[in-house]
Parts: sequence; structure tokens; C-alpha cells
Amino acid sequence: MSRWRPDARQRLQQAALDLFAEQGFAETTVPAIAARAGLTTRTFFRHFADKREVLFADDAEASVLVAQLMAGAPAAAEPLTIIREGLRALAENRFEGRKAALRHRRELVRSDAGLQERDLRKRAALAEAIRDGFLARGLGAARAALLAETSVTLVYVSVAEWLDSDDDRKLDDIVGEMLAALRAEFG
Amino acid sequence: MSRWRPDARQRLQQAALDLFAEQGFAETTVPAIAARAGLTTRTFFRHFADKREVLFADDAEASVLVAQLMAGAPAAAEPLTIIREGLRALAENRFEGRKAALRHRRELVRSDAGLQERDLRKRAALAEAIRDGFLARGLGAARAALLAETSVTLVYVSVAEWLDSDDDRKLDDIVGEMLAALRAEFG
DNA sequence: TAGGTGATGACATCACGTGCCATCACGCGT
DNA sequence: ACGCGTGATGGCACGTGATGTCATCACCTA
Repeated sequence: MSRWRPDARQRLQQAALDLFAEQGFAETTVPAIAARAGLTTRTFFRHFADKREVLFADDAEASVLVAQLMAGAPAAAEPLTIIREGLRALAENRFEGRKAALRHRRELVRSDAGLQERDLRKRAALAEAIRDGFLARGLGAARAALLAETSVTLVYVSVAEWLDSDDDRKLDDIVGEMLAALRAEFG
Repeated sequence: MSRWRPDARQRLQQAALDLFAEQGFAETTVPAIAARAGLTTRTFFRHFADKREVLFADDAEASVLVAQLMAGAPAAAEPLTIIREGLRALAENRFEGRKAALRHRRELVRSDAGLQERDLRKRAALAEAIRDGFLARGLGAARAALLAETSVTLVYVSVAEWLDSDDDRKLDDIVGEMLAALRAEFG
């Protein structure tokens, strides 16, 4: 057998999520998380930059996905088409089917100002990925930023609506409605 | 003479800004700020919730201004008209004429991840103020959120462009261009 | 079999942020 | 003039988050 049990990172993440659910984020100390995972505090910080990051560890994948999608789109594709298709893929890959977990995380985030800030940073990182994708496609800085920011607005407003609703509407359908609403406002 | 020199809060803020400029945000400790202001660490935290807040102390006024503007707008006013007028007032009241200071603050924010998160939180707070204003005017939740988020996007993208440019264009003119660009994209 | 590698343990250390109580000028009422 | 409440500050203890540094030791490779 190995010297250490495998999957240290995943064990830490699971322990953290369990403790956050049991007693809240602020009330959970890093030593407590590490102890439940059978590791030390120092090892926790080797796997996660800080305590908040446990909740957003895999959000970076969204930016990677976006970068791939934008790099792979046809050179002649319209920005708006890229956005629509990109949001469709994003909804399907990272939101659809995870409603309960995302609702739970949202409640946790709501409970702590620090988590809200981290959430906003992840949102900003996604916007930067989209903006960089447009920049790489040759768009001007202001236009790329405007499109990117508007895209993440569409995502987040749609996800909020989706998480609030109890029916089983598809997230991507809500995104489509939001896009239509946006065009109605500014058309 | 009073027992204490007056304007403790302002002295703390000035001391903090000076030290941030001299040695950077992360390298400046709260005790050092308090000492320069002739106060104690404990008193610093009585005036500012945390070290970051010193840089954003008066950002809350923007939300107040927005709330007043929206409450005072004619009942029949179109949302888009309210936004356009609101952004004009916001630009005039809280940005125009402060270009150098805002540029300096932007550099500080760029140097520290924690400051970026706080900056995003202030931006989110402004969006909430706008959203609440639209909610109070009877708009639906999704529409209010969409309008509010798009409004702050316009502000921030415009301010970024404004701070980047070396000519003396008015911020509000850039806002107008951004709004036109947005309509062009989604019209 | 010797040595390098990488993940972890263990310890020290620092800064942030908060709770708690003491202090003392000021203004107010008597 | 006296006493008293108020409010801002000082001072101290403490928990927690986060980082630097070195030791340890299974595993892999030459």
C-alpha cells in the first residue's frame, strides 16, 4: 500500500463540503477540514489556495471550455452566433443536471460575504476568457469587453432564474428568452 | 482642545492611501496605517470593516445616488431612458474630474487579488441598487436584473475605456458610444 | 542498490479581524 | 458647581487564515 491514501485533494474537498453543510462556512475551520480528511492543515493549503477556493475549485474548467469553443469556431462566425452557441454548450456541460448541487452552493455563497466576492471573481474570470477569445478573433478591445460582459450577464441572470424556478425548464431555453429580452430592451 | 484630534476616519484613510502608494497594499499592515494616523489598530477597524474597505469607502454613495435618481424619475419614464439619464448623472457626479485618482486606484486594485474581489463586490452592489430601483418601479425580477446588470456593464466598460484613453473625451460620451455599440450588437 | 523525486508532516511565524473592558473629555440636567 | 450618561478611543487577549521552511519517507529509476 502507498504511504498515503490516494485522492488527498478530493478527500479534502468532500470533507470541506460536508462540514460546510453541517455547520456553515464561517464556523468550519481549516484544521477541522484537514482532520476529517486525515491530513494536516498545511496539506490543505497545498491543494487549495484558500478556504473559499474549495467551493469553486472546478470553475476554472468553464473558462477552459469557453476558450476551446471560441478558438474552434469558424473564422467567419458572427460574434452573436458564437455567444449563442457558447452559452448553449456552457449550459449543457456545466449547469444542466446539477441543479440541486448548484442551489445548495448558492445558499452557502449567500451566507458569507467572502464567498460572494470569490463567486464574483470567478464570474469575472469567465468574462475575461470570453473577452480574450474575441480579442484573439481580431475584435477591438472595447467591443470584445462589451460582448464578454454581456455574455456573462446573460449566463448569470439566466442561471438565477433557472435556480429559482421549480418547473423543469431547460437552462438553455431560459438563456434564449433572456437574449430575446435583451434584444427587446435595446433593439 | 478635544481629547482626540478630529477627523480620525479621514486621517486613517489618508494614511492608508499614502502607505499603499509608497509600499503597496499587501506590504502595508493595519498597525502601520493606524500609527501614521496617530491611532491604534483597534480604532482602524472601528472605522473600516477591513483593510480593503479603505479604498472603496465612498463607493456606497454611488448606490445611494442611483436609488435617489430612480425613485425620482417620472413614473412613465422608459427603463432605457432612466438608464441613460442615470449613467449620465453617475459619470458626472462620481467619475468626471477624478481621472488621475481613479487610474491610481485601478493600479492598486490590479496588484492584489483581494482588492479585485472587493471591487467586484462594489460593482455588484451598484447593480443591486439599480435592480432594486427597477423592482420598486414595478418591473419583473428577470427584467430588472437584466437591465441592472447591463447598466453596470456599460459603466465599467466605459470607465475602462475612459481610463485607458489619453485624450480628454468625456466619460458620458463614451457611455453613449458603448450604448450605441450594444444596440448595434443586439439590435 | 544508491540516489533523486514528490507528497506529506511538523513547526514557527505573521497579519487579519473581533470581543471585551477601561479610560476620559464632553454635554446635559439638576 | 456637581454628577452622570454618552461616545470615541486605548489596550489586551485570542482565534483563524495563510505562508515559509525543513524533515520525512515511500516510490521510481538508473
